[in-house]
Amino acid sequence: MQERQTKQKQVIYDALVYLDHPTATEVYGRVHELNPTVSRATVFRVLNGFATSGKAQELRLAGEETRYDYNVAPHAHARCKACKRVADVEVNGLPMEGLRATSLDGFAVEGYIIEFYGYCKQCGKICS
Amino acid sequence: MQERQTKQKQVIYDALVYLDHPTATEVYGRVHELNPTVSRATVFRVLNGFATSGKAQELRLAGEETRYDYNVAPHAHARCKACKRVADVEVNGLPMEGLRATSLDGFAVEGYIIEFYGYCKQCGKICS
DNA sequence: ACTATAATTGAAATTCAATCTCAATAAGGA
DNA sequence: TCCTTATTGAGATTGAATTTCAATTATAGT
Repeated sequence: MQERQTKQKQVIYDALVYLDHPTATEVYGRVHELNPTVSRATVFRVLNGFATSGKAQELRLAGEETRYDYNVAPHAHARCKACKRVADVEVNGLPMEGLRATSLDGFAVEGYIIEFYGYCKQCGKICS
Repeated sequence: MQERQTKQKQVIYDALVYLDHPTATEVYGRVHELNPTVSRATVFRVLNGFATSGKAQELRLAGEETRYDYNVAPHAHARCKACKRVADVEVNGLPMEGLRATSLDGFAVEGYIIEFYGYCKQCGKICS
């Protein structure tokens, strides 16, 4: 038998879409609010499954807990070092081809990650 | 008083340079071999300090334990999904400026990370 | 060299994300 | 409805990373 549709998966996916680049714990928080019987292990398992099957993207960004993004289209992220929030970054003309050409020597590239870090509008004002 | 030079820091830095993009645990392994009194906590603390002060670069790449790179010059990394090894990638003409221009809207960019993932020469042969 | 100060360390405890175990549950094909 | 087996819940477990705190030790000042 193949993958099954479950109420848990639906609730977790909804939470993933509702929240903004949430961590598994944040997803658990919301899911548990709406459906207290769903366990932490299930949230981790299901999010992992989404990442594997391509229904979501796993963001293991520097200095932070793993976050998940329901948007699986190729795009970059910007991470605020202060508030830890992650924002999508549209990148016109991703430099894939140019980069691929340079000294990857036998390495079979499957994908790549571009992550900006710095301070977002709000936090930049506060810090300076 | 300011930062102090210690034997531990020297040994840890040497190990970092000697090893290839090691994890803190790998650094601890080598350090402990040469100097059994150095504790695990110190290795984590010192590597963290290096990252903060700019003497090393922290690589928290997807799906793996944090690795450290003594090379702090801007460069990309390629991570093999099979053997987990990390290789430096020289990128000619990093597309920083082009990317910076696109919809970062108020975000103060401090730096960015480019990570390729896929299979290295050796593992590619084995997997296929 | 000697002393005072405080940065640093070692050892062990602790935190916490993430995974694992396993019996109970329930999806969905027959 | 019945069966098979994917999935789940609860709690235990793992393991990287951090914290605590007393002991140590680098270094500036004398």
